[in-house]
Amino acid sequence: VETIVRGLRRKVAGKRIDSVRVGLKKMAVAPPGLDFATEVTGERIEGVGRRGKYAVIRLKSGRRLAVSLRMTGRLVVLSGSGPYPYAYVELGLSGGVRLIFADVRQFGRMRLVDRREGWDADLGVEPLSGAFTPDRFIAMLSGRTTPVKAFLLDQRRIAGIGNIYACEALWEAGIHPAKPAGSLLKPAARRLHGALGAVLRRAIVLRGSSIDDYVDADGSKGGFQNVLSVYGKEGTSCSRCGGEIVRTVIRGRGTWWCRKHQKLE
DNA sequence: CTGAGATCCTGGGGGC
DNA sequence: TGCCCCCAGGATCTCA
Repeated sequence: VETIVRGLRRKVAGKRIDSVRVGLKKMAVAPPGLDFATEVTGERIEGVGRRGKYAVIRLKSGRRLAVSLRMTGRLVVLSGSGPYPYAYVELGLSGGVRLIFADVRQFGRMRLVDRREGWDADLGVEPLSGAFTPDRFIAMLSGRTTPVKAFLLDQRRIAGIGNIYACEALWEAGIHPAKPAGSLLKPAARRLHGALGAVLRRAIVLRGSSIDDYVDADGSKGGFQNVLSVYGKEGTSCSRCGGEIVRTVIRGRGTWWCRKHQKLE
């Protein structure tokens, strides 16, 4: 999302939204009683930011478009007029470009948020912000019985860690994904904190992970999928210790880890 | 409040 | 080769 937002910012900031086409109603959500297309038409885009896994398009009126891409959503800027697969929301912008919101699985959402609406109140701390200190992380883990991996994916605690990055960070820190969050000793918690920052930063440098459908605002794929250590790698041997990479399911999510150096204890 | 599980979708992969 | 089944996964909902 960070990579997408950086590309979008460059391409759509300052542009006016001349037209709106909603091809699938549920993908474009407006406040109760309001029509998405009517409200958004004529707006001007001030800038583009990110909160957790949401791309946030700031509008001149003070409202925002909070976009959740889930797994297969795309935000792409095109200059031509041809069709784009699974384009369910299209914003026609000044200068003849189109901002397209496409999603084959229809899980993504583009939500118009009112000026004063606290839409992100349920989102936790940004893992790359200064507020996410090792001590704060340790305090957050305290008393939690949930598997540490499930904790990392809980957007109400930390906002922005997805399945790939949770698996990779746990591998990096040498921590078993099923270990109860509150049972991590301080050194392990510090290692995990450091690994989360390192993995996320590295992924951003490499412009994201194109496992399935992901592309940035230019339609380019990321590069992090080429440097994965565990995600999707069951049956291979660990690049650090030679142990076997296995796949289990934690809270309904595929989870990859090294049997040898990520022990439950 | 916490945690667990179902749900939404479709393309693609595996099995036969 | 072709067909069917099942699975991936983030956020949100319900339920315990």
